[in-house]
Amino acid sequence: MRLSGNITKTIKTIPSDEQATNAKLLIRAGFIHKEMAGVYSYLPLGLKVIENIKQIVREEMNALGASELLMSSLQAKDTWTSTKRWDDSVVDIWFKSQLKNGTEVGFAWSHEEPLMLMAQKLVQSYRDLPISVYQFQNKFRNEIRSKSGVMRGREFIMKDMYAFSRSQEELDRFYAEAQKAYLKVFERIGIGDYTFMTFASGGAFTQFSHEFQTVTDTGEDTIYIDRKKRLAVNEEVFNDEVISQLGLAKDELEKVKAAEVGNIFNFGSVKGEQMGVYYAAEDGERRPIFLSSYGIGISRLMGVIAEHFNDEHGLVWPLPIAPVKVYIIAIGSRASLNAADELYNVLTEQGVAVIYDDRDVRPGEKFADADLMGIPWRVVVSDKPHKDGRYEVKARTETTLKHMNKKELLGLVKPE
RNA sequence: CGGGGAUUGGCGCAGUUGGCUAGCGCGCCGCGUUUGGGACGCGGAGGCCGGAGGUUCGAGUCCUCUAUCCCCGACCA
Repeated sequence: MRLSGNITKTIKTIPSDEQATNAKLLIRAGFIHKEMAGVYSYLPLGLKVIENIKQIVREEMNALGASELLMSSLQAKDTWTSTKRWDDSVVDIWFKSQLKNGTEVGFAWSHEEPLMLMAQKLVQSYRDLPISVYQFQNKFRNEIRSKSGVMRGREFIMKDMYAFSRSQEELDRFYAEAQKAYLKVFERIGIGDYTFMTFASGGAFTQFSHEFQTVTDTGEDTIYIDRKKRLAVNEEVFNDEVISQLGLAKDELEKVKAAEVGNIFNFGSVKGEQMGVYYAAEDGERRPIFLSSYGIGISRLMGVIAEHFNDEHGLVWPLPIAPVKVYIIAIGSRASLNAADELYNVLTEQGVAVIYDDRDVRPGEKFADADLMGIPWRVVVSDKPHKDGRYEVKARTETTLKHMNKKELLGLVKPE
């Protein structure tokens, strides 16, 4: 991407209507645009981050054998009545509207019910099972109070996966695999060290559900973490009985604030029975489908990461999800500009995502923007170091400069 | 939904006990000088002061209502 063609511009002043670090930085750097409280648009750079996160999640979900689909945002009232979740007194975050003829519709805040109804049509036999599907979808939740920038929005991007199993055992196996996949996702994204699988309330279905909580002061949850065992307990279920049940020791637990980036549920056969979704088993019997669901807050992840990885100069994206890997700055004579052009073309051809700051502005502004945007590698092409065919390379996370030739640079930044 | 704070060009802000043509910085446009950490000079454009109503000779400023935003709390299968 040539920066001269980018619609966004960085700003020096912090928007007064944002308090949260993630929103301040993401807006200053031109990654997001606020539409209203709790509703943000993703600008080109922010979208890249979102897409990068999605791609990692996608790969891990595919590895579980799940297939991607995309469900609708508008949902029918009838879909939700069988589980009694249409009522505002039961689910108080519904956005609802009406068709011209008065028929009520809801905006998707979850897809469990619609997905089950879909399964009712598509899954009839044990031969069709087990099966799992997932999507990246905008969810709408009419939060009484949205807060913390993109971390608690009224419209946000979520990955939700649903697995249909023939039995509790089969569900449990998938559930365990999904747990591993989740940990891998967070590891790959760059927050593995700060993200803990957390025991939380299972609601009406099981004793526990599992949350994936990333430690951050901006988080809304309080959890107790065991750093060695890489496990945590949500405050909502934290008591002596639970601690001993989980084989944890109270004096080894550390109380921290955290943000829930993922949450997985084991519904057993409850949903299948409620909604009448059955399959024909091998012995000819009719049995309810076992359901489990698996969420990851994609846009919230971007916020959590922005919240966690930043310094006084701006954002510091982990390499795997950075909008681009390299930020090229040209300084000096026409020859340097030509060399920068050439480098941009080479990197682009090699599949390296790169921002080329070709704007006619002073170097200081380019340095500042490279830092603010949090791009992992900064490559300066100037008259001085480039004379011998070498570029000046600096990592966002370091202060030292390295000089390397084109081959060395490609080795550094090219995707494996 | 309770409590607190806020709303003045694209962004950040100032605006005195109500007073004359509403200012400043950033950004933007033009010209020139600059060019390794957000340069400088000169000249410009851009605002019915969130909205509605009221008090007054006169309202950005006072009163009422309302909308929106932020924070704390409650809430968050």
